Amino acid sequence: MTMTGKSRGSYAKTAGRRREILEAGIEVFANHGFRNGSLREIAERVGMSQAGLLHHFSNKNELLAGVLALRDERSVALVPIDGTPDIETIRGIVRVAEYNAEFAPGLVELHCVLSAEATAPEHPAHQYFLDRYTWVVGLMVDAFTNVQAAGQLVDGVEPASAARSLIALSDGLQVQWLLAPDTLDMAEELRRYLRPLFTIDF
Amino acid sequence: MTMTGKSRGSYAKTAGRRREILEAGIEVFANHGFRNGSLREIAERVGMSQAGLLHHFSNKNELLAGVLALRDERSVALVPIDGTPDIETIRGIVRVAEYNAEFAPGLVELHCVLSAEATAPEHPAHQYFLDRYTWVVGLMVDAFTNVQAAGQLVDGVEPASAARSLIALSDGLQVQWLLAPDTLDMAEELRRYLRPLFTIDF
DNA sequence: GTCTATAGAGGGATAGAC
DNA sequence: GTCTATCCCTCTATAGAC
Repeated sequence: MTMTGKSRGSYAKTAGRRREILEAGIEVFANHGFRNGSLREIAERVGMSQAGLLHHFSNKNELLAGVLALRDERSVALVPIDGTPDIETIRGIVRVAEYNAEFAPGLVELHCVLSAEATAPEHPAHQYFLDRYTWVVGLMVDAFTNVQAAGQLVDGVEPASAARSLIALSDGLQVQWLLAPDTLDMAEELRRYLRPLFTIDF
Repeated sequence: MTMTGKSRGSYAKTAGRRREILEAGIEVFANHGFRNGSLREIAERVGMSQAGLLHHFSNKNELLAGVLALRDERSVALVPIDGTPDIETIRGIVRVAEYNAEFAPGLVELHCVLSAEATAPEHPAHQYFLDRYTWVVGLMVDAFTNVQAAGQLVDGVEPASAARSLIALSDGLQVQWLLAPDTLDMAEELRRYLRPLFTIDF
């Protein structure tokens, strides 16, 4: 530890401030989208000026990148990504839905609003979402394929289709849940979709 | 027919102009969302000034209402809504997916972007989407229920869940399709979801 | 029915003081 | 590290000429 007390103190403070800004960014971008969410509103939520915020992130796009990175960090924690993808990996998707509905509705809103906005090719998060869907669908394809190899997949179920549809279902349920949270249980609907696909208990 | 030639002529012209504006509105709101899509861009596309456009729609929200009404008019044509909802009604959803992918990608984009944006309670289209989901999910619940009464639904399938998930799946597939259209066939994935639910051919 | 001009609000980013 | 002040841009909506 060669840092001076002074610089260590200010680094910690800065890292904490960055984190606060990112948290506020998640909320604001979730509410208004990226293009319509303003730096001023984010700054207000952490009690600083818009110019002050831009000391931590040099522009709006950079802040978006930070927000997306933080969001990834959290979501991925509930899906096992080390080792061979299998039925536990698929259960991970259900776990994320369960967790998000209960503890992180802001992340649901953020994903829903930004993924739609970012279908436009010139959107700053377009490539991010392309990569993300490639990754997560690919992960699920591997999981279903391995489940099939273990003889635990019902005949006629295509790993590629099941994977894609599981992710699509998860996304689509989010819209209806955000519109009327009390009328539906996302995790339960996902389980209902998945149960008939396996020869073993899910 | 008591109209003069003159007024008839100008009415027709106005109606045509309104329609052109709505078409352009679909494109622009699809690309940029409602809050971020500008009247100027819409006006430019039909070759008029922004102030000229506001002669036909007195403000931006009114234009949005017109756009949503036009969109409804088109989508509903492919789903039979008169008579008792049944398996044909469910086939209607697949038909819409098929039609939209081929002939109306703009409507897919519009739905995707606006429905996400409108999950915010203060969004001008919030109530519209609440009503729309209530209606379309309800229609599908009725359809599945009647299929069940006819003994054509596989045991254990819940009409309410199947209905909700069918709509969710359709919405979620749209996001992935907009991001990478060549990698997936929305109608085919819907059929793959539906086929195992019925005791008869789908 | 369409235009130009403009009011009035709000956005992102920069300069410079402290 | 944070602020105020400011620049310059874009937006919706209105006023008034043609």
